[in-house]
Amino acid sequence: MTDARSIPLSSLTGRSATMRDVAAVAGVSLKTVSRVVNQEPVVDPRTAERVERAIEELHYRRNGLARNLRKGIRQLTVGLVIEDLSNPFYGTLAQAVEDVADRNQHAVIVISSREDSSRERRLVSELVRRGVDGVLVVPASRDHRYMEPDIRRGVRFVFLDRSPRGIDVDTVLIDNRAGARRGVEHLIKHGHRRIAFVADPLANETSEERFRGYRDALASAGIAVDQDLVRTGSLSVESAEASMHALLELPQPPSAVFTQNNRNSVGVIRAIGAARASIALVGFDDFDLATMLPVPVTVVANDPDEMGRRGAEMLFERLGGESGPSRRVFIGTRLIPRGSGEIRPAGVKTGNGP
Amino acid sequence: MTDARSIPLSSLTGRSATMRDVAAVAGVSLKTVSRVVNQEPVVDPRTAERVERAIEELHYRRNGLARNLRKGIRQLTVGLVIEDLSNPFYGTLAQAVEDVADRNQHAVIVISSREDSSRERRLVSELVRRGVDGVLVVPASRDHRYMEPDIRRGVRFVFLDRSPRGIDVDTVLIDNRAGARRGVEHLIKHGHRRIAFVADPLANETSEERFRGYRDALASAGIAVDQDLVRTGSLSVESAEASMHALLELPQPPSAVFTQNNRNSVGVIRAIGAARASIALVGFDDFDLATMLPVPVTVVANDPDEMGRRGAEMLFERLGGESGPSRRVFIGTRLIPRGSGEIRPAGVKTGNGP
DNA sequence: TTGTAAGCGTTATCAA
DNA sequence: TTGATAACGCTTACAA
Repeated sequence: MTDARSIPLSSLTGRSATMRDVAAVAGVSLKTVSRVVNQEPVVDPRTAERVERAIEELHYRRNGLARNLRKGIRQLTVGLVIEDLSNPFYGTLAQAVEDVADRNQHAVIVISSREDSSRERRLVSELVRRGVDGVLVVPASRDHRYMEPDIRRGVRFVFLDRSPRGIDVDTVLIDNRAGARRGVEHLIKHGHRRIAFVADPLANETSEERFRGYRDALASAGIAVDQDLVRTGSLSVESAEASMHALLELPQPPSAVFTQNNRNSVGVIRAIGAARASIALVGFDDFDLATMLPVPVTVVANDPDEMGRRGAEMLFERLGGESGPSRRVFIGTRLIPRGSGEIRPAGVKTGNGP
Repeated sequence: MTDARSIPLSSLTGRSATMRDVAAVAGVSLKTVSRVVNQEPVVDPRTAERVERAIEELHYRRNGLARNLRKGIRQLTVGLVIEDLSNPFYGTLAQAVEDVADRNQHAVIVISSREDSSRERRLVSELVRRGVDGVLVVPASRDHRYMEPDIRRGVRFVFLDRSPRGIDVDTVLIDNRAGARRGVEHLIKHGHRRIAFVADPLANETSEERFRGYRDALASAGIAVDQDLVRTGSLSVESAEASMHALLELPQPPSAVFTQNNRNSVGVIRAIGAARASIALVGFDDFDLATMLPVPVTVVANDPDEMGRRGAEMLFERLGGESGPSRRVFIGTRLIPRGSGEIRPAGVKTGNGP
């Protein structure tokens, strides 16, 4: 028997209409509705017409879940958790992930953590609840053991840009420490000894590693770290700008700055420009317009595209059955001298150090 | 009866394990497996232990589809089709969409069309097959009737940045024509009469509208369009740069340029910089570093964030049951004078215009 | 051309 | 503490 008689129109308020409801209203069987919705050509046009009207009347929408469930379709979806899509670094990374996913017939759910670790936890478990096959994460949190149960349930994780802690999964990293060291050494080579460091809070692994590189470079040149010159805590262009302004107002301002990412670079450039100061600058991360500023910006460039691509490839290898031990891939950096990093200290005493 | 005896381990190769399979291996009922997976605290630890082992052994993964179906949850997913995530304009737009979606408990599947209309068609139907509740589209194609069947099936569409053709759906538009007109008028006001137009191919509605605005401004100033000064067809920074180089080598080069988007602006700036020319520039679309170039760039700024936000809000209103006639929302533009648009024509006759 | 019945993999109900 | 059984909304056999 059909439910034709048992579902009065009025009962539909609240929940959304199903094929059953449509069938009841149109006075046909559920299967006929299915045929119409799927454009199977066997249906009598007049029957189809009645069904169409009922669909309209009830605002019927097909439930894709039920459909795919019956069809035995796997989700073919991966998650990507990043900080903020409006940052071109992550935009480029996301685009690369999407390219690889598309080639593997997968869709990408992109989710932004806003650098909030509790939000990250919530979002990751959301993704898993949705049944994604794998997740690419640029982690905001510092302890990732919460992913353990999901991993045991078969969800694959790949970490990007920052290392996993407490779990053992594939990771793509930038050699942040070496890159930063190289950038700062470049400044030292050009005669600087008072070199400031403008960065995100060190709570962040990337920032930390780049700070280590900064210290490495200073240490091997016999320069002591001057805490006045270290400004960490810039989470926006504006705060980086403020940090730089503060540096310029020091009794003994720096002659050079190393910035920890493109956001910080932009802020610092603004401040230097506004103060019409001549300060050398090397920034981590390349950015589109670095070449056409008054003084083109010397950068330590990394490759978000390559990072996304390699990460996604590793994920799909895992989803394809690869089961070896977890891997760590390093994406190289390169120093691109463009002018700002080659400015020499303002006509002062060269050879200040020991 | 349970299927305990009827499913030998070996039969599991191929399809992925279900709760039934786990139950069979652990020698418990399906419901008990469900309890363990969902961490319901009532299960005997030893039973749970056995189940956990079976889960591990079979690489069991919960099927999110079935779960949500049973729970009466819809997909809670929307699609976003854009051109290219690595373009900050779309990155910002996507971030805004994600914010609104998140507030509405929805996830966003982001997909890039690469400005390819057949790819767009394929991707949209992919999204619909996946059962997304709605789709936000920045269309690459010029005829959207192919979405009609999906609309009838209840999938909601919202168009962004470009108008739908052949279907009637909610749309968020930038007033491209008025914005471009205003930008070009700004140049005319500063004494220019030879104003070039550097743009994407006009096959694109945005480009077309901005070209109309360009012509509007010239027409109302009594200036004829000089085809030599119209360069459409730049799909990359490099090609825009080449276009500008070509313009500079004309017997009578332009004294000003209006660029149709940020990509074109960047290319044109590079060419002007390389040639050390003094050419006025107003660009459509703001970009991060526009303020800190040698000559800060005057732009007609639109607001991708606002566009994504309004579009997503409209989509969720529809998903929430709103069923009025389709709406067209316009996002305003504003002219931001920064320097490059206020350069006057090189030492020539001022007061050239009517 | 139309309809009946079974089943996709889960969770909810209720009984044991 | 555990389990049998019925949903969830749809598609697929197979009849009628």
